[in-house]
Amino acid sequence: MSSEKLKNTGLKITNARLAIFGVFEQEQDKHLSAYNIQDRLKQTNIEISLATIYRVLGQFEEAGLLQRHEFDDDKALYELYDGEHHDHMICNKCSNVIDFIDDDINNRKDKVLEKYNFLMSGHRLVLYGTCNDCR
Amino acid sequence: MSSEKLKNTGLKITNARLAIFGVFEQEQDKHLSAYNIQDRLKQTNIEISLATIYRVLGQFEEAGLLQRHEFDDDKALYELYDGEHHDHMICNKCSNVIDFIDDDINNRKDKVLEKYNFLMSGHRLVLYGTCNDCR
DNA sequence: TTTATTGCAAAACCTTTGCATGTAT
DNA sequence: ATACATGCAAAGGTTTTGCAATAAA
Repeated sequence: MSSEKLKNTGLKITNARLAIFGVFEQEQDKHLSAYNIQDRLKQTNIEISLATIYRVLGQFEEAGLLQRHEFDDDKALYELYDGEHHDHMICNKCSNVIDFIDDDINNRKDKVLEKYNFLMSGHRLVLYGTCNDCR
Repeated sequence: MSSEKLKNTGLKITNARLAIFGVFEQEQDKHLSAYNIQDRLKQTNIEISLATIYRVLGQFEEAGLLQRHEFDDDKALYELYDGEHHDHMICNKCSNVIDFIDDDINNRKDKVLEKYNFLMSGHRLVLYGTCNDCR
């Protein structure tokens, strides 16, 4: 339940927060910009200002509920954080973002890290191209 | 020589274009924002408007002279395009961007692409962490 | 001379912030 | 009652664009 997860963050349970979190739970597109979220909410006759949406997204990210991504255009997209790292494929045609898990990447990276004496804290892998539906 | 490469693009050879391309050739930091470039040019008493810099960067990218990256903050960085793909490590402390070549990544990606029937046209891998100098 | 390029100022776009009002605890 | 959330309007930063002046071919 949304309210459970929200309660654990220490943030107050407000209509805005419930509504915004709700958008992510109703699993359509999973990668959403602030504007996307406002748009979705309007369709349910819920009006929330962008200022609040941006503030709440930031709080949710800090709380570990959401993950923030910046892909190619310069707007941030958010998605639910599921606890394990996954990577992304982005379709040039339909702009869809597809998650995938890459089991092998950690081993490969280690070689690079060692060579450069780089202490890695995170990584981002994005594949660009044409998705199954658009081929 | 700069002018050779520029000539091949079909773009007119102007002072602005020579100066901007020149900045990338004098190999210090290799990853530069529009503002960085303007700043560097000022140090040589060359004044070029940001409007022009943005336009030229776009043209150079289209011509294949430069590659555009958007890492974490929301400003674009450009670097010379050398014809072969390389990936990036970004240091949290000094913000330096380090290029590296990952020989194995192609094999890894193929599995994923096959599974999702995704036709890849490009990819981006960024490792975040602490670089050798900052450890 | 023709066409492309430049600078300026204004605008577009995404995101953040100050402040006064409203709401959860 | 207190502390936190919200909306509005304004402002921030990066990038784009219309237009008149300028320079390359």
